[in-house]
Amino acid sequence: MLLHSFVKQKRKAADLTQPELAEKAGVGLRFVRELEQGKESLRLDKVNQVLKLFGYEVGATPINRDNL
Amino acid sequence: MLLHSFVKQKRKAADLTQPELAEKAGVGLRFVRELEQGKESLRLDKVNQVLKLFGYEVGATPINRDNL
DNA sequence: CTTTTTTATACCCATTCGGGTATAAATGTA
DNA sequence: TACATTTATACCCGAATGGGTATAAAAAAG
Repeated sequence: MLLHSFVKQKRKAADLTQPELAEKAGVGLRFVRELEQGKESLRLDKVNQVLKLFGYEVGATPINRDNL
Repeated sequence: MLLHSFVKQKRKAADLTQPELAEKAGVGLRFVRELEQGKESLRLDKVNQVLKLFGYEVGATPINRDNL
């Protein structure tokens, strides 16, 4: 599961809008947008702030993971 | 496994020095240092450049992962 | 179709990353 | 101890993130 798809999916599952997620995570709205759009050059700590809301964090995962 | 520990472990397992890893990954030496020291505010794309060398990439992992 | 809600793009700008280099500290070895 | 290798810290600076806001586009609801 790609990171940006993961976030978008979790956000929808929690029935949150992007502004709501941004506020809960303590990041800017623009950041949430760029994250869900798959921007690569984001800061790790900001990504973690978002993932933490869903009980996740950034980690190393094997590359050829099958998309599920 | 924390990200910075993971990188350091993989690098040692590959018998590489920090300068060697930096060159292979196409990032600066300072970046490798800060990564292995657990600096939080690093850029995702740079981290991926390093992880890719070991067949890994950044992804979302459950938080309470037991350290192995 | 109209209205509302949600998402996406553009601008300005302070903050900070990341590279390079130099230097110091630490680790390992003879 | 002395020497070599590896790792860590400090400085300067260009480049890019991220926040905020405003606006436009898209999607959903009526």
